[in-house]
Amino acid sequence: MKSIPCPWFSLRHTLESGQFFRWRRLGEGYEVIRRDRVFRVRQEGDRLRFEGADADFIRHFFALDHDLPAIHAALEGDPVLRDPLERYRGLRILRQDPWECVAAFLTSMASNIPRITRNVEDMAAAFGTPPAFPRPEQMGTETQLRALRLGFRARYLAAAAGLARDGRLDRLAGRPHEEVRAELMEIPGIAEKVADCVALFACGRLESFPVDTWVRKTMRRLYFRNRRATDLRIREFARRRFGPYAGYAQQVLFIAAREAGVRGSRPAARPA
DNA sequence: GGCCAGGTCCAAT
DNA sequence: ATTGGACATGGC
Repeated sequence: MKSIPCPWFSLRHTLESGQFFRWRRLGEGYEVIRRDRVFRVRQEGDRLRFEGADADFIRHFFALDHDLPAIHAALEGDPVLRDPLERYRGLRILRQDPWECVAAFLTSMASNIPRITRNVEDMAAAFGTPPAFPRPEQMGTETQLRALRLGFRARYLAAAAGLARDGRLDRLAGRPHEEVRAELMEIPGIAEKVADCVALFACGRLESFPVDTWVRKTMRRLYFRNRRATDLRIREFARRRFGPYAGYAQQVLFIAAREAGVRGSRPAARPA
């Protein structure tokens, strides 16, 4: 079992923040799958212990090169962000595989994290070479995907796989956010929200600020005095206010809103 | 049981 | 430019 230092890192917050779906708790740590790599990893203080991958891969995937102190410094001046930043300290935006990210977030539409996770696992089990997620050319047909209960997402997944076969998604990393968005939005089923997720989670666009239902609600409450605000206004506001690391602000707002919302919407446990 | 969920598309304002 | 309904399925 190899090990590397990991200052300013929380494996749990990073994996469990809803940006990525191919992990499961295993013993004291996690088993993680990215493309055809299956590895186990656990955190012990400021060290990461892992097997099944090499140190360069781990540093790259977990974005240990992101300058977290600078990102916190840039964001924690905002009184709204201070608490969630502290609560989820060490959460990093992963470097996901673009195709797997596209597929996961196409699956995410009008869904929820437990179901997305199930759907992604089902696709990985059904096509290609399990447990790796199927590459675009291995993806199932619309009919096969419907049989996996993907519903209306099946058509989009199948079409996206067809378009992704030429490797276009692999040429997105490092390009300007607007170009990345525009190219992704040519794929049927991808509009602004999914494009922004892929830009953020797989193309290195840390300024991307995906506006989903949780972020919309929490942004309206925290910054728009509960007024109506279009997603475009919310994104423009976020870009101005949060700057080049708006994506980090988005992820802590998302996970904070979701954890509060999920707790709050369930009846309190009745004492025995 | 009906409403709504990490949305998108299309048609009708 | 903005708004409403359809789209599948599942959880509450």
